[in-house]
Amino acid sequence: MAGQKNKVTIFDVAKASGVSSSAVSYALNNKPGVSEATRAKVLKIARDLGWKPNGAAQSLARSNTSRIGVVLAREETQLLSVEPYMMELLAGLGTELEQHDYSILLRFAVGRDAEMAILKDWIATGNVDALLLVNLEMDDPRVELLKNNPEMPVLALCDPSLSGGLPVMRSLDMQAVTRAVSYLHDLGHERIGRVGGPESFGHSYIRDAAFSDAAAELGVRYRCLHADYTPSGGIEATKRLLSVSPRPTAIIYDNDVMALAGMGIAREMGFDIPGDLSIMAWDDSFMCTAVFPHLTVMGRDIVGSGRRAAQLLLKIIDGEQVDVADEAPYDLRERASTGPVPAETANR
Amino acid sequence: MAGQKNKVTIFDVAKASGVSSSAVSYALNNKPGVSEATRAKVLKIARDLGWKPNGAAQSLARSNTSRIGVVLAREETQLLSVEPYMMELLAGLGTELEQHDYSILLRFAVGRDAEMAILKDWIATGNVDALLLVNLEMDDPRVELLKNNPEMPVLALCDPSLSGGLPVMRSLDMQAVTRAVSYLHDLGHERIGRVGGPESFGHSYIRDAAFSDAAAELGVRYRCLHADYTPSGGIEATKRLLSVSPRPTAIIYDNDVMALAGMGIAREMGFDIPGDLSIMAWDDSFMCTAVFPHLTVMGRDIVGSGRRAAQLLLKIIDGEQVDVADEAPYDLRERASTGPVPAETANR
DNA sequence: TTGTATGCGTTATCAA
DNA sequence: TTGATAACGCATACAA
Repeated sequence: MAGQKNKVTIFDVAKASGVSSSAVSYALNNKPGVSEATRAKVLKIARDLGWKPNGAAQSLARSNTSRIGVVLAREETQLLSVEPYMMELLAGLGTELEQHDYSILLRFAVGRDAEMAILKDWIATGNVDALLLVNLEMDDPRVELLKNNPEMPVLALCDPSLSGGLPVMRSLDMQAVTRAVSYLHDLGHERIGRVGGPESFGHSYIRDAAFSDAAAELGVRYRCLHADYTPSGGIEATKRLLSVSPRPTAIIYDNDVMALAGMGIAREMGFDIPGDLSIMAWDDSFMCTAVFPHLTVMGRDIVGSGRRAAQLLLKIIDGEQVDVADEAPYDLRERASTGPVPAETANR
Repeated sequence: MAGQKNKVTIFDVAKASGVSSSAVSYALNNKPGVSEATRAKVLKIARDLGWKPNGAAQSLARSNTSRIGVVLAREETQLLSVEPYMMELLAGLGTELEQHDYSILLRFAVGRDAEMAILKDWIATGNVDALLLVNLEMDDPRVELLKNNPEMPVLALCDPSLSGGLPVMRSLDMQAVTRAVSYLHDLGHERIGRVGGPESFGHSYIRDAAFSDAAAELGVRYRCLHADYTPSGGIEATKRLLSVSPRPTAIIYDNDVMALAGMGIAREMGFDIPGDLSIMAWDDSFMCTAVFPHLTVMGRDIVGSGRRAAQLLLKIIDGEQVDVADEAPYDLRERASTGPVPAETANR
């Protein structure tokens, strides 16, 4: 019962125009091989008849699909709670693809095995022209799979160290980390805590190293705990960070939800934000300016990254060589949740 | 440069098996017409050769695509800030579709015209087997379009009063509104404010009416302002609601972001939550339990709704009649942001 | 410039 | 039970 009310084919158009189907095809695709007169006539008749190309037939003949594949993997239990990021990325990707008549083919996998099965299916069936790989982990099996199938265009969103040579768009986490740490250091903070995302995630790992380096560079004491992006994870980690003495005077969270939860529990524990404790989050969202005090964040143009990814993918599909591209850099969005360390409370 | 390393076709399988291509097709599709012996042989050889059906060819021959189309419309300026809802819905939809080898074909439109163009394209090209319509507005042109193209299966997520007879899955907003109002009334609240979503949205309108009715029923004073789902919108509306005398003792927000922002500004204004003012939000998210006090919400199983929508769509594709289906009901998730009205502050 | 013929990979019809 | 063969709708090499 599929769609397709429109049973008008190029043969119908050809008959109505008094020319052959190939002439119609040339005319409709703006290719040489027909006179301007017949082209115009064919175009008019095609429009009058309401002709539109059949997608499947076009795909079969051209052997391309005008679709980019994205698999979102959920864990068994719950949604990967990076939704605001993912949605913005998809929006940027989709908006840019729209300019080129490309679509996003989206699938949800429960578990890594299911994700691999989908990717293998796409490689074999040719249901997408290219793949966007997100949320890469260390030694990710997807990298191996796509290196073994070099004919499938792909772009990975991760650090080049994780992609095994696949084309990559990387986020500039390193310099952002340096910026964040020196910002807090400039405010007088000498003990900084961090609540990172799951250790298996590639970007958690990358940030781990960058934070250690930046802190060492500036002589800042740095302690990191890993959590799972959820409120309870953020609360637990915050409690632990604040229970040691001397406690950190600033905490950076890998996402907004944990930052919000951390700020909340810190207040419940009697800390004033930012008087006693400065709070920073990674990645911006509506949430960050909905809460009081507004959260200082390291933000970036995620929608823009999605658009850039689309452009890169189209290039790769075109056969252009892409190795490593950069996202737009992060910028520090200073708001009310961070401030200088008051001398008298610093060692409380 | 499209994918398709696997140039193994059914002809290759046929040759290797020593049978004809049609026999192979029957065998692979579990259809009668071949003996069990040859079926088994063909299946084995197909697997050994790594054969997978070509998607485009299959679509063309079967004239179906195994894809459900979803268009997300963004306004000119910014993302529609219902992202957490949308992402969960897509996750449910996609997870269920996965069981039936269906995918989501996702496109992002900027503006309603672009969205209409995409839908028309899909109807003509047959690039999807069915459509899911979300975020319906009053007198939505999409309804008209799909009524004029009854051969395209469709499910709308809205109140039946908005769908013009198209198959619908409706959310049970009416009873949820009644529940919310009576919950607050039972706590002693006699003046309730509300910050709704944009008036053009169908569900805003539905809730408007339901709130008015429920408030009148219980003799509760009710005042509603409409905002745009953003923090600043929530803040502005909250200020206005609290600036009149006597002020409401409870405010219900149509989304979590506005509730968070409203709670924040109310505190800045000196109100204790929930001592002086009770706050409730519509739809649950991580945000609601990340903030202190945790937000009392009217929640629902959005992922489940997505799954249900998938099941309905597959039914509709199968030619089954679907008129009006219900989402799972909302449930009141009582947390710390709501409480009784202290007599002495009630008229402050 | 135009038309004919064939390929794309499956599914489905119809003889054998 | 089998195996040619014709759709499916479009693109294109080749011949006219």
